Amino acid sequence: MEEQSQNGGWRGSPDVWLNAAYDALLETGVDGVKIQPLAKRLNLSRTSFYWFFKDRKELLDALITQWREKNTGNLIKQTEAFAETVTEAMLNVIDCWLKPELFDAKFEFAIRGWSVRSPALLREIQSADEQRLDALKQMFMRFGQNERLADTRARTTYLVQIGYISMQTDEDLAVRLQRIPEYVEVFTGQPPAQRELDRFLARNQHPA
Amino acid sequence: MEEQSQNGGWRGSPDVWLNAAYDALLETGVDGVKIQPLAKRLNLSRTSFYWFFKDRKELLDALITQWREKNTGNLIKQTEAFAETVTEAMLNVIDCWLKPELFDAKFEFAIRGWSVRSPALLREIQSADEQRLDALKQMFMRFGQNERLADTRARTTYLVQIGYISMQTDEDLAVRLQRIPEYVEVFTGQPPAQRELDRFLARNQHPA
DNA sequence: GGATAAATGTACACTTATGTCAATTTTAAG
DNA sequence: CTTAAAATTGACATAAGTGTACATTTATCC
Repeated sequence: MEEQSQNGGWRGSPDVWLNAAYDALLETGVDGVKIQPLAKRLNLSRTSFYWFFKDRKELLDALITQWREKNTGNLIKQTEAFAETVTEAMLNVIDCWLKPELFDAKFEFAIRGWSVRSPALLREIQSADEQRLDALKQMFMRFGQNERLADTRARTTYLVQIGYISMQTDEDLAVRLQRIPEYVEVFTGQPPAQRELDRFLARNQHPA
Repeated sequence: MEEQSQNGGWRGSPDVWLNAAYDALLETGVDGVKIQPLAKRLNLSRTSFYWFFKDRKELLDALITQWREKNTGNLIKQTEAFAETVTEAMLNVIDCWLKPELFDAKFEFAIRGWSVRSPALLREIQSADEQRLDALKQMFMRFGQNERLADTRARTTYLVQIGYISMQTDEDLAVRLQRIPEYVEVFTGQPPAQRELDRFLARNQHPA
C-alpha cells in the first residue's frame, strides 16, 4: 500500500530512494534531502542506500537529470503547437501552467531554490530560461510582433509564470481559469476570441 | 578594514552577527546561516554569539523582521506616488526594481526560498504579496481600468518582477533600461509618453 | 588603579549527519 | 537443496553543528 513494495520482494531500489528524495526536495529544499531521514521515512536501513548510489551527490545529480528531462521540452513544444492566431497560440502555452503532466511547477521552484548554493545548477537553469524565452519570442514574431515587443511579451508571459511558482499560490482550477482571458489580453495585446476560449476550457475544465 | 572593527573596541555586537547572517542568507540560503561558520568568518569565538542572541532561532527571527520592515513599505509608497497618467504611475513603480534602496531583490529571493521550510514565514510572505498586489490594483483602478483587468494588470506587473528575482538575472542597468518602454506598454496597455520616459531616465540613469 | 559589566574564549556534552566494512539475510537459478 | 548474487543490516570512524558552564580578558566608570 504505502510504497509499491511487492514488485520483486526487495523493498529498496534506485527509484524508491529517488522518489523519496524528490518528495523531500519539494517539501523542504535540497538541505532536506539527507540519507538518514530518507531511510527513516522508507523504513530502510540508512546504509542500504549505498547499494544503489555511490554517495549523496549521485542522488542529487539524479534529481537534476530528472528535472532537466521534464520541464523545458514540453514548454517549447507548446509554443510550437498549431494556432491560427496569437491568442490561440498563447492559450496553447497556458496549457503548461494548468496541466501538471506538461510542467512540474513545484519541482521547478525547488530546483531554483537549490541553485542558490550550486553555481553549476544555476548555469543549467539559466540555459533553460534562455531556451524557453527564445521559443516564446519566436512564437510572438510568427504572429507579426516586432522583435523588441516580441521579446518583452515573451518575458512577460514567462516571468509571470515563474513569479506564480515563486509565490507558491495554491488556487483551485476555477479561480485560475477565470483570469485566463485577461491574461491573454495583457500578454498578447488583444483579447481572445470566444471560440478559442471555448476550445481551451473544453480541454482544461475536467481535472484530468 | 575587513569589518567595521574600530567602533567601540569590541568586535562583536548584535549587528555584526546579524549582518553576517544576512550575507550568509543571501549567499547560501537559510541553511547556510550557522553560528560556527559565521564565527569563523567574523574571527570570533563561536560561543561569543550567545552573548547577543539566545540561540540560532532568535537570529533567524531578526532576519525576518529586517525583511518585513524593508520591502513591502516602499513598494506600496511608489504605487501611491503622484502621477498624471497610468504610464507615469507605472514608471514610479518600476523605480523599485531599479533602486536598491527601495527594494532588496536578493533578500526577497532568499526569504522566499527559506519559506519552503517555514510555514509561519510562508504565511507572512503571502500576506505581503496580498498587500502589494492590492496596492497595484488600486493604482490601475484610479486610472480607469475595470476591476478584473486592473487585477490582472497588477498581477502581471508584480509577478514579472517576482519572476525576475527568481531567475537571478544580473543584467546591467543599460540593458534593463532599454526594455522599460515595452514593459510599460505591456503592463498598462499603452506606450509611455516621451517626456515621462525622459523624467524616468533622468532619475535612474546615474548609478546613484 | 580597582571594581564592574560587557564581551570573549575554552572545555564539555550532545546530536545528527556522512561513508566504509564485514556479516547476514533474502531471492532466484541450477 | 545448494549456491551465488542482490539487498540489507549493525558496528565503526569521522565530521560539523548546537548549546551550557565557567574562566578570562577588555573597556569604562568612579
